[in-house]
Amino acid sequence: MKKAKKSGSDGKITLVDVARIAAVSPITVSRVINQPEKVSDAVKLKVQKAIDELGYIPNQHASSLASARSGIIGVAIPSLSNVVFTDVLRGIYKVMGAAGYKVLLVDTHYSPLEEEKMVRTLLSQSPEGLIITGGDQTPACDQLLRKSRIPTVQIMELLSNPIDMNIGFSHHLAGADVVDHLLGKGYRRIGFIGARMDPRVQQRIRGYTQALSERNLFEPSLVATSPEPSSIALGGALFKSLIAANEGRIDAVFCANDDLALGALFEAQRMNIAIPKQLAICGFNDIEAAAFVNPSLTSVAVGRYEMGVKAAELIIQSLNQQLPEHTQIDMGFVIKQRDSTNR
Amino acid sequence: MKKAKKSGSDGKITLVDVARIAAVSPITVSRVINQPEKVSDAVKLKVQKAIDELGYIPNQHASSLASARSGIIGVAIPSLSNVVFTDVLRGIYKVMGAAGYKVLLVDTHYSPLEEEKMVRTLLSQSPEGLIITGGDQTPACDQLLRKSRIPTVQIMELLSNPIDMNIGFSHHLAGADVVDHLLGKGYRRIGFIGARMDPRVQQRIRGYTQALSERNLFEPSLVATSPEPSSIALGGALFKSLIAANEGRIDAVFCANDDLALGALFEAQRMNIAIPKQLAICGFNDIEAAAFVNPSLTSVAVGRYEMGVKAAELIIQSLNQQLPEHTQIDMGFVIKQRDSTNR
DNA sequence: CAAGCAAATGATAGCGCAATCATTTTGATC
DNA sequence: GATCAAAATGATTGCGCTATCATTTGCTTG
Repeated sequence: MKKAKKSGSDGKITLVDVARIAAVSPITVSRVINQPEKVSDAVKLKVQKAIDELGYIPNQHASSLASARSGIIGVAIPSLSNVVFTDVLRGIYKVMGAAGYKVLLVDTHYSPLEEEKMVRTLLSQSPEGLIITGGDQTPACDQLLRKSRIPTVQIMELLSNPIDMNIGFSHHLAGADVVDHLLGKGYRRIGFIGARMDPRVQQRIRGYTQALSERNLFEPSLVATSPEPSSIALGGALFKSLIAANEGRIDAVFCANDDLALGALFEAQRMNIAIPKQLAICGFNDIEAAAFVNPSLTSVAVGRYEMGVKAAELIIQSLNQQLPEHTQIDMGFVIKQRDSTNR
Repeated sequence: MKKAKKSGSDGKITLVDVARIAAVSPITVSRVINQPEKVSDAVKLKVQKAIDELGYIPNQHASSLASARSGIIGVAIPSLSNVVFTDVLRGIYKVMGAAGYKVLLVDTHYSPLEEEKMVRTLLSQSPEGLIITGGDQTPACDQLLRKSRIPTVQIMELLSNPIDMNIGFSHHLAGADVVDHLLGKGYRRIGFIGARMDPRVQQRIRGYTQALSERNLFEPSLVATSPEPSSIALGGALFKSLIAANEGRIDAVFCANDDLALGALFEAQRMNIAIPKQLAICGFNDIEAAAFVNPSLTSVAVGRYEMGVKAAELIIQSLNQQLPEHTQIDMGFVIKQRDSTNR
């Protein structure tokens, strides 16, 4: 790669080129970009003109290397096709964008092994902060993160031994509360539909199981799950098999998320099962459609966007040393009672 | 920042540290990581042991700077909360992840100005490829991209003067085809509901308008739009005002997307308007719910995931010089005829 | 077993920028 | 206008890695 000593040949325009055109030193150009308040207006103008003229774009890799500041926040979520995570992401982007950080987003496909690989990728970018989903890391990944000393927020659920910061809510409690709600409405034989069975769904199902067991209302046949990803179609299928397995002796279905719940609801309509008279359906996540479908769908609402916002703010506060270590925040949840469980 | 000459003091472990422990030269460690086939098995093992022992994580910024290869693909989409874009994104992640590229994702909020800012951010990361949405760039942004000589794919729509590569479909044609479909089913007074009014929605509405005008069936009162983001709620509201403005003399509604269509459908149910007998509703994008809602919703299906896959593949092929310049791909679309337009 | 070549390994230099410290210029003050 | 502090600007160096080219080692072959 022999080339003319002072650039110009292969098109790459560097800070040195700008400096030469503006007749200042390179470090002054650097200041115009990064600390403009330290440069006189006259020089700033001159340099800016040169930058525009040359179409100079700073090389972030060189900057990161020299300054040990990357401006990157790594985010790991299990799925891009789940509105739950994209809502959180919106909150993260909102705050991080405004604060001038770039977001490097990776998709772990609900796999801790994949997650470990992705975390290595993120760490190699020298991120200034990390936001990762849940607490289901491989031991190696956990070690990696703890050793990294990078501000890290684990989101979506409450953890007993978080790596650093943690924000979420209790899925176990939510599961139990849904059962309480349904029991309060007079339903007794409450089924459960779940898919993908990630750690958070498993906590919900444990909350559900515990609440029913305490009243001697639990039976294994009340639960229908699938390892496949959630979808409306799968919700319909699981609903049908749940009804079949219980020979109709079921009067409520708690669905692990709203996609499944909509599938169950639409399937019930086709099966001419009256909702909520014959059967109640309760979802989880409170996606927009829940409030508008007929009958409207009871669901568990969580401030996902707010969780993303808060997670991002935690990172930024941590970077400014404005936080006690190991901050943990419970976002709570609210059961939005609608027609589908109101007999 | 004075410190011990050879690291060790502040925790950052570099390739030199690994080299020292493994008793090889730094460049050999680099090879073990990047070109393992060029290193003997014995040395590879020794080095790998040192890497594991030290918990070494390569510094990607240094690597990018030295090699002029970042491994980053920049992606700009207008919104994170729209399943249309997250579907495309899934396809992009699928291919790029498998090929070892990282995706730097930015959100332009449907604003060309924001987009220009974001493109500058992306360019400063020396991306090896770019995927951006549509052709509505600011002149400055357009220049920036053309001058960059970075493989770029503009997605979602077909453009007459693409920056580099282009993959999408004709929204104009789709709009006109929906009108043809509705006319074919015997509907005559066809309304339009649109929101956000981005360039693609505007093309759909032009296709709709043109198709109706050619038959002298167009009237301005048939169109209800809003600059707000699409939502089920907004779909319901626009539907109501469209019905009111036309005093019921409307027999079909073409909705710019499925969120609006679902809102219209649910609202029609509440207003006791029989779908499709009294009124047809057609959506756009064919989201999963369209097939399952009752009555099922006619919608325009596009291979979004496939578009993302293809866009990513175009970038990779372009990087391998396996492509003619300015490749353009029409993904086409299919009107999924369902009950909501079948009187 | 020496010649010849490929495979494996290493020495050197520099990617583009900012931290650090040094120097110059400006402005305030009496 | 001399003195001093503060503001503005610059020279040097190195961040951690890889491209390039040089050297060494191992291996084939007559």
